[in-house]
Amino acid sequence: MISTEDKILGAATVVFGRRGVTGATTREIARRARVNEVTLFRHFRNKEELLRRVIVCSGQRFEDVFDAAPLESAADLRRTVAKCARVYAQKLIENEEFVRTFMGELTRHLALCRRLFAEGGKPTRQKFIAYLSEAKRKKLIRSDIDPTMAADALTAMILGGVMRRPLTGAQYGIDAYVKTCVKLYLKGLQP
Amino acid sequence: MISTEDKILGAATVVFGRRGVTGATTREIARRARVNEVTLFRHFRNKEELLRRVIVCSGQRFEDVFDAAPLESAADLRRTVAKCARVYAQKLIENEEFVRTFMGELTRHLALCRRLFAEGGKPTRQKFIAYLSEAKRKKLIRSDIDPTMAADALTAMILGGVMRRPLTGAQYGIDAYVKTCVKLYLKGLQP
DNA sequence: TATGCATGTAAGTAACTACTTGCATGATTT
DNA sequence: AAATCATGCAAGTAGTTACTTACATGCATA
Repeated sequence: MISTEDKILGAATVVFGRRGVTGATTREIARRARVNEVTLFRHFRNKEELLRRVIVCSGQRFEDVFDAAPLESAADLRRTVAKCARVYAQKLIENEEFVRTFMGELTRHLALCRRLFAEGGKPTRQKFIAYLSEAKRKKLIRSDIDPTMAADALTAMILGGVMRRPLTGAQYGIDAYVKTCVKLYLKGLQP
Repeated sequence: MISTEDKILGAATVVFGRRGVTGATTREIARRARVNEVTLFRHFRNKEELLRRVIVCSGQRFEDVFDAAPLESAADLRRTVAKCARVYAQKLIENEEFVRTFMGELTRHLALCRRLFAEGGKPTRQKFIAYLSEAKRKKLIRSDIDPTMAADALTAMILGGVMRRPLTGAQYGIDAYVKTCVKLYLKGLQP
């Protein structure tokens, strides 16, 4: 049985994502959770605390984008980058409304969003940076590229692509786009 | 002398960007424009029409990111891509609050944002795609890459980088990031 | 001088919002 | 059987918001 608190958190995640933080009303969240609005306030002191909890919980959904992977050959690198890109794109799309809204509200809730990032994205990013650093030491990628920026470039390419997708029209699928990005990226990294 | 309408539009652009669409109040917009709130409603039927006008006007700020440029050699291509990336990054940063908010609200005002994009970003994108297509014909870039996706990959890399910047902390400057992206990208495009 | 015309001021309205209070109810535990 | 607990329901409060109405003011033009 799913707890009342979790029902509210789930509904709040959807409504915050769909309406934005100021646009989301406690009434709609409660209705979507099939719970009385008063019950919502019994579990969460106020809207801001609800938002905080939603953000903290959401960070967890971005763990495990990057698996520890072997790095003995260029083929290992290719496999790892391709998989990382695919998984990241998939997680972004699964949480598209939420991600979009919180990228939009980033500067208005900077501390909270930093916390979300520290929870989920940051460890993944560090792992990926370390992986690229090792690849650089092993001369599997070119020496004149900073691994931190290189790691960010890949994820930015996917994040930016997903976020701008509704504008460009559905000229191509996201899978094809990710594949193209990976192709470009891997070639770009070559020594 | 700057017209009242333009004063209101300018203030609205800032306030919408800073507070989000639902968070922005007509009172704050009017105060920032140093105009009475009633005057605001004399010029714009309601908040929604004001938003519409703001979006339409803002599209123009993203024209001319891409200059028609020569394409005779790989060096031409390098110069053009580098310049395009720099100019785009600069425009994004100049309008960062606005861009962030409207990427966040994209799906909530899809028709309007499409119009903004059609006004400014789309022609630029088409020119860049055409440029890459020509480069492909001239065998200056690899043949197994779709120019549309390739064009989008570059801008996504920059857009994503700028938007996520507040999270990663200021580990590196945006100039260095753009340079790295261009380096990766150009190498990735090579035949 | 007289007539518009754009703006400011004061006041108000109706709807909505986050949040509260008091009480009833049904299930679970003691 | 008694007590505790989580929840629902009805009603209300205080603040905010978009938007309106009515009137006064100053400035340019006819």
